[in-house]
Amino acid sequence: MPFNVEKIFENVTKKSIFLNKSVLQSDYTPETIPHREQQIKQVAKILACSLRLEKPSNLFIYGKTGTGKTLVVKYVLNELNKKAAALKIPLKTIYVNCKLKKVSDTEYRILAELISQLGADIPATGLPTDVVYKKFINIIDENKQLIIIVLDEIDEAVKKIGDAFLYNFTRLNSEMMNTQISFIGISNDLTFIDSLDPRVRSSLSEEELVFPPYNALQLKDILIERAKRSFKRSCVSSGVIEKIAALAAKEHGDARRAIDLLRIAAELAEREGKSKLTLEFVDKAIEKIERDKIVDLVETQPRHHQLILLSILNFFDTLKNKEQKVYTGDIYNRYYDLCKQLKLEPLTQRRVSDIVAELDMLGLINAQVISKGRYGRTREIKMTLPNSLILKIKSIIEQQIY
DNA sequence: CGAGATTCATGTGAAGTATACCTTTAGGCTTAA
DNA sequence: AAGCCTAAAGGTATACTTCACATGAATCTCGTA
Repeated sequence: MPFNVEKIFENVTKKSIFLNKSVLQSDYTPETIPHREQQIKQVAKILACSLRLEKPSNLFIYGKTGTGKTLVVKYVLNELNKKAAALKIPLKTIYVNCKLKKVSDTEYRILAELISQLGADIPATGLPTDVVYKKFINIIDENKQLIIIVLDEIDEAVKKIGDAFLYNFTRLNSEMMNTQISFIGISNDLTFIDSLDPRVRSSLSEEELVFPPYNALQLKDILIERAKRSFKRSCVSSGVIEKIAALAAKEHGDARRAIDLLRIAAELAEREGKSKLTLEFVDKAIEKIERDKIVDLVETQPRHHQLILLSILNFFDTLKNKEQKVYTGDIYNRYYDLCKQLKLEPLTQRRVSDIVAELDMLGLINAQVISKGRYGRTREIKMTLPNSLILKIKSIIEQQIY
């Protein structure tokens, strides 16, 4: 096979279909947010009174992932900050993502994060929680001002440490002379608010806003907007965007994943040196995402699950014809030998039977209970994965074992 | 020839066990006053 | 002195084993035509 590294690099520099790839990356903040005008308006209306130095209502926002919650909030706060700066209004906004590890562990850490965003510093550990509260109040209560605190993915934090800290937060206002605080909570979990303490619930969600998933038409507009910025002119075949939008809308309505799909399809096209993103690459991208999912699944399986899967795969390898069926007993023998070979203690048949059922649930194999009459009852195992994937999975497992 | 009994190989359920993981409690230690 | 941190104790979920029984069609058995 002719192999020319120089050529690969040439392809990258010359033929790139990307104008600016970062537009399709998940941390990109677009300038416009299509089909969220309604939500932007509502959030803006609720927060607008802060420009008259009045405390806005606390706001609670729900919606599934990829519906633009974080984006809308950040956008509105950004505009608000600009306006406030122009009008010389003492307004501060703080954004905290509760899902990040360093923040979400304890109430203490959330407070510490808030304080550090305000520019002050506190020790990483050692202080009593109420002292931290006092310090927090001291910092912000020095001057007359308004503070808006955004707690993103708040459900994650509550899952870990309970809702007591939210109660403390909502009562902060009564302890301060000058400053007033508003909260904006963002949650992916639609049932989250019901699990809260009623007192917290009523004070935190004075206003509520629900972000619905995008439909196919809206996703199309979003994708077109991004595509304009990220690809060179006429690098995308007609129908590509429509196809992705339709698929994403059907499955989840998640804009982030739709954009991921677009990016992966484009990357595949580029890697093949094509100057145009055609429909076939969308299919390939879907396949790739599916493959990656399966590879990930296999990688994270416990050792014995992997060994059993490997035994099954080995069987299908020796029996060239794919339609062949294999029975639990054969698998168990192979698995048993494999364990002996690796000096591992094999699991019992009982457990293996359950694990085979689990692998079936995960869609890695197709196993059905059948009766072979005089020759007993067993699971009939069939393979559904393509050959290339089988080989890949085998090498992954073998790597992990040795 | 056919109804019913038998049989095989493993499925399935219940209950018990070991282990890791999490929560709770008690006591010592750090920090602020 | 407050109250946080650490360590031990206790509790719980998970992954597995053991024991016991269920399953269900191919096959066998045996009575009958």
